Amino acid sequence: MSNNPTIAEPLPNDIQILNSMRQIIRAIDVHSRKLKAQYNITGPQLICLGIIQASGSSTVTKIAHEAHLSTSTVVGILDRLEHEAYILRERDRVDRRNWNVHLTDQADHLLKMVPPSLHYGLLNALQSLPEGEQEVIANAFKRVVSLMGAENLGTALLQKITPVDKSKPPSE
Amino acid sequence: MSNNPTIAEPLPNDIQILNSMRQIIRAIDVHSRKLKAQYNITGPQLICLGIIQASGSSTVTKIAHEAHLSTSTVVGILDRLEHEAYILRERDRVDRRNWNVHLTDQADHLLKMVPPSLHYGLLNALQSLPEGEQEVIANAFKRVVSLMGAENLGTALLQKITPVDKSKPPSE
DNA sequence: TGTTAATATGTCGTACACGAATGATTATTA
DNA sequence: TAATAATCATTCGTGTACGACATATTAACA
Repeated sequence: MSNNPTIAEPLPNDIQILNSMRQIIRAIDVHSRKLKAQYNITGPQLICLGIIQASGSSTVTKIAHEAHLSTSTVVGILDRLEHEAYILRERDRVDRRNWNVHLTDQADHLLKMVPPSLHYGLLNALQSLPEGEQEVIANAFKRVVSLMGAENLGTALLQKITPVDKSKPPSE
Repeated sequence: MSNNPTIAEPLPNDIQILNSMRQIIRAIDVHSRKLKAQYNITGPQLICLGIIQASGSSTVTKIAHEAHLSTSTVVGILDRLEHEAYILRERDRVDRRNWNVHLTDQADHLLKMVPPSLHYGLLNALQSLPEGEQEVIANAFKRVVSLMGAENLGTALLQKITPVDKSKPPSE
């Protein structure tokens, strides 16, 4: 072990990035626990609620894609949301394999109380940065995502626009 | 609230960054599971082994600080490592509250078989980037860590000296 | 028609990851 | 010395997060 009491050369960039990642992951977790203590809802639960709200109604698979989670993970999250009466599951009449997930009034009320900017305090901080800097950061993250091959990891359906999709008429 | 239904305009930078984060978190998890399948060891376990190796011997609290994890998390990881005979726990004779954790020969052997660059395939990719680009990415991540307040989240022992700026915007 | 494949959801076991509470040990202080 | 505080590791309960597998349903096909 190189003990150097005089100077400590900075760690290599790649190690620093890995280090930052672990800190970010931890910060997200800590924030989620604060949300849980304050609103009795966690970060992932809030993300899922937001996705359902944006779509009006969604299914397990779609939510998993948008949230970058596996379906089994989403099932657990939805179970808890259902238990807290934030969502309703209704079987699709056309394709009975699908379960359409809706928000309850209670969930709508909650989402008004917990503004999106609260999901992560980070959003506020980011928005206060000059546009150029935001872009630099966003590009850096996207490059890392690309370098990790995280794009091909199961979900590229995120684009919210989805101009046309005639192959499968949405139920609503 | 500006609704612009004309073009599929890219998502705001902050949302994109959050999105990237979720993808990165997932990629790290997926990679850990591949390691588990191939070497019967997970990413967090490898991180802890590396920390112990770098120090020759460490304690639960120290490992938790360096790995940006809570002590209770590290205890669980060490339990599994001990069960696999990768570490030994020995009570400190001077301060019997501490448990010194050592690597076994088996762990040394493992760490040779699993080179550090395999921890995350990311490392290889990063190292192939030009130095300047690495730095841009590292700085972007560090800024986000700072914006999230993740530095003050339980472990500031890691940074050695790093004569960076002391101008820390007082957010509290 | 029936058989097989594909899809959607759910169950199960494993491994993090955390805070709160507990017990053991050491340090501090009255 | 005795009471108290601080520290360290551990246990416990909750909530992700995953893949493998099981079940139900639909689609594709012979």
